[in-house]
Amino acid sequence: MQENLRRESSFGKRVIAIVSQIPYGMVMTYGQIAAIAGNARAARIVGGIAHYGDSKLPWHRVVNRSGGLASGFPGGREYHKKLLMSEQVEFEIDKNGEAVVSLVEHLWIPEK
DNA sequence: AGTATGACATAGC
DNA sequence: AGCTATGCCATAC
Repeated sequence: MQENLRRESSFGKRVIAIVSQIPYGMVMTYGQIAAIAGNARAARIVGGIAHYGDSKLPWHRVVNRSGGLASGFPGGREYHKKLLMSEQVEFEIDKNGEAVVSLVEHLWIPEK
């Protein structure tokens, strides 16, 4: 019970709560999660929790500001892309030629 | 116990 | 318009 709550402070708990509530076929950006959690500048923390404190949260539904997955993901971006494609998430090609999630269609906003 | 790095983002120059 | 600098919390060493 509390063992999975006492790992982080209120910010981390909020991040975990938000990420764990991302519905199927939806994605969120680190910055948005951080902003909702209370610190728009703490986007790194979201990633930090993801890397170290990750438990069972759908981090594959969490993307960076570009709409693509951040670096360091297990399996690489192609695995991530395949994963989201399995959830019927649509991808778009940005100017850099990189596959990014169509945030306009798949960006999920909690409380809404 | 203190320092360093990190799955990012925003502002400033 | 592109690069540098700073902010944030948590985990690792």
